[in-house]
Amino acid sequence: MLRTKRPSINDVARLAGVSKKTVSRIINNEPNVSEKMRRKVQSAIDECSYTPNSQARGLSLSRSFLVSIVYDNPNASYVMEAMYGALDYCRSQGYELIMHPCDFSSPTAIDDLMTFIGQSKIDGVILLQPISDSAELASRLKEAGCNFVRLLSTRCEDEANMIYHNDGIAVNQIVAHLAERGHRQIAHIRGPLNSQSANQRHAEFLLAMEKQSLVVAEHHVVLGDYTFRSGIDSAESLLASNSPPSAIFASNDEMAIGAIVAAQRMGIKIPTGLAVVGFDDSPHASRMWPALTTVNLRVKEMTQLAAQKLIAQCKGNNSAAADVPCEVKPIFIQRQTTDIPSTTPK
Amino acid sequence: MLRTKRPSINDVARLAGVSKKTVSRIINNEPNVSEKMRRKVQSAIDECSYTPNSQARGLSLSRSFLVSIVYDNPNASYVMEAMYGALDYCRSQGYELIMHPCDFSSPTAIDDLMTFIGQSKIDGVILLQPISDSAELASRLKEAGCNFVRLLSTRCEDEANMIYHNDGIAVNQIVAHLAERGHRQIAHIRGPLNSQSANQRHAEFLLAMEKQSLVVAEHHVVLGDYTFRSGIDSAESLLASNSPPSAIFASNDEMAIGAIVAAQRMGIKIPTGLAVVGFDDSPHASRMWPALTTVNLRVKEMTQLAAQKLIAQCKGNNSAAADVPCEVKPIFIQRQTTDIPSTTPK
DNA sequence: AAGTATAATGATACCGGTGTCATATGGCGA
DNA sequence: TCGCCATATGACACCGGTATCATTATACTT
Repeated sequence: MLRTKRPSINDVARLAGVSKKTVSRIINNEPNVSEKMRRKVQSAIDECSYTPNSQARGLSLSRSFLVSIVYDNPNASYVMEAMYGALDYCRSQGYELIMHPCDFSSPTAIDDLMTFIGQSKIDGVILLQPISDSAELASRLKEAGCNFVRLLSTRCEDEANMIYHNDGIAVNQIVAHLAERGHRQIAHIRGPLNSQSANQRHAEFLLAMEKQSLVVAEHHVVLGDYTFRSGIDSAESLLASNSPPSAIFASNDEMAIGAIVAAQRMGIKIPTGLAVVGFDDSPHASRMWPALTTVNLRVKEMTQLAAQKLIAQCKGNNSAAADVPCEVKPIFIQRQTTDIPSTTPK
Repeated sequence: MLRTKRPSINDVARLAGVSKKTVSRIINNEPNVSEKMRRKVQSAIDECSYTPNSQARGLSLSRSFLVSIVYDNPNASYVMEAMYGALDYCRSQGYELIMHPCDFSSPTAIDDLMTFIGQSKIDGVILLQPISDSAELASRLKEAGCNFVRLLSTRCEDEANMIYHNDGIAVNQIVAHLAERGHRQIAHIRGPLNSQSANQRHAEFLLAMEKQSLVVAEHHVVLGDYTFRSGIDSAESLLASNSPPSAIFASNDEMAIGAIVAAQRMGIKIPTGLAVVGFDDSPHASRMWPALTTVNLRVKEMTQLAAQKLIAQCKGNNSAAADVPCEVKPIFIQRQTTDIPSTTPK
């Protein structure tokens, strides 16, 4: 949109004294171009500092070089991290990224999305959790021939269309860490029943407890909904019981922080009176006191890989898409809510 | 990118039995079209559910219907809120939004940005704080003929190119609020010296204190750098002095939260031993205990207006751009760090 | 009713790329 | 040296819109 017109392929062709098709060949690295010609055209390109117009190219190829991240997630830091990962790779490939928040609880959500995809000229979409869990959405996209990649919390067979974080490893570390510190009564605030990640973490929690030969009291698993408020409520009910836990593993940081606030208001000291572990490594986690022990999901790495898969798909290279790794291993991050503070927070 | 080809303007023209130019007239609401014709073409459009291809339109008009938010700010919730505001308006006008984070501390930052703007086909940019403060960037953009809108913390003369939040009002409310509660020794943790917003808030703080006939002890103004860490350090030095303040006003929430953590680690109770006020209303603010009294800058409203100004500029309507309001009044939000808690946090 | 101004529509070129196919050039074997 | 084939280059149409200008239809004068 700059005032001075950018040079077009025609200007380059005129400058080099060749046809525009030849210039096109060179900028696209097509075969069957002589070395002499390549040098001549390249110097003309350099001389007028030409860059191809991606709208024109897109019009011709019926592509847009635009991909989108589609999500319904209130967690700003998660979304931003996802954005940065995708942006990294997209920019390196000449693609631009468009963020598309949506309200997936709306009954017309999927139709609206399909309309968005159809009308804008998006080349593909990356689906963030939790909407990436929707099998219906995935099948609608597939049916419409839309390129997409899902971020999942559990493996699925479709390697070209998904990236997943292996929560099992992290949950095991959490439980082992707590058991090591002598905790026997470990409670779990789980996420909503319709959330795959919540179900996954819950199941892994039970397995990990068993592995440590620890018993999970029935009233020590409570249902939250991933909100701060539900963390408060859940912790209040856990701590008010006559056999309160000595440690709480919450399925995300929001609820963990709620649990800590609830405990603090009840006069319980963290971590001596209660240990708490979250999941997500949100920015709060390191900024509170005591700082929250949690798990970093490496969202940025995931969306980098997702973008790589997606753009491979866009280029029609499905086997390359499937070859991009699909698993990302989360990192357990130990801070003060599970241990006596030794250092000042970051 | 859907598998089935979308109808083009030619399809509509054929269907309606008219020329494509006539269809173009109707979709752009041009004058001098008969009502009969309008109905005929409209029904053809509806029949095949045609939507114009914005790449083709863009190619023809040398526009892209893409605007960008350019920023260098680590605060995820601020950036997301800014994004949502701009997105709201952009979508309603058929524009898409591209986020462009950058490293403004790099010596080539401005050149890189100009390259980005020149090569991608962005129609205009919204500059977020703090890079929006850069006069050099603004003049480079103006010089290049690039449409832009700046988010500022103080008014500037160029009404078509800026939106600002009136921090003075908010700072006054903060000081009045603290004075009302009996605080005389009010300290200020200010932001970095090169930040306009920090300077602005500092100046307003001094004025507001004067208005309340309160004296600001020299050692009660300390320099932070808007980070959590600097909030801790600043509060530690304030609280260790032999005339510590009874209240601290920090120039942003990050530092306020740092101050609270420092106080809590020193065994000082909030708000009875120390009142703290932040600035930004970050998501942390309502999720901590006690919850932080702060100021909401209404970033979303600001970027909505910014997008409106920007798109008016893109359409060549500069007077309309100047007519969009430029001032947004922040909202003071009272929570528990300045007062005895009466309600549970949200 | 003819003449003219004005409104409504259409034909064609163009935006800046890419695909297809024709043509020019060069190397090699017979 | 000629003919053949492979490689290198170019001419032209096309993608889906808009701008310009010509043309046709309608309305208004007198």
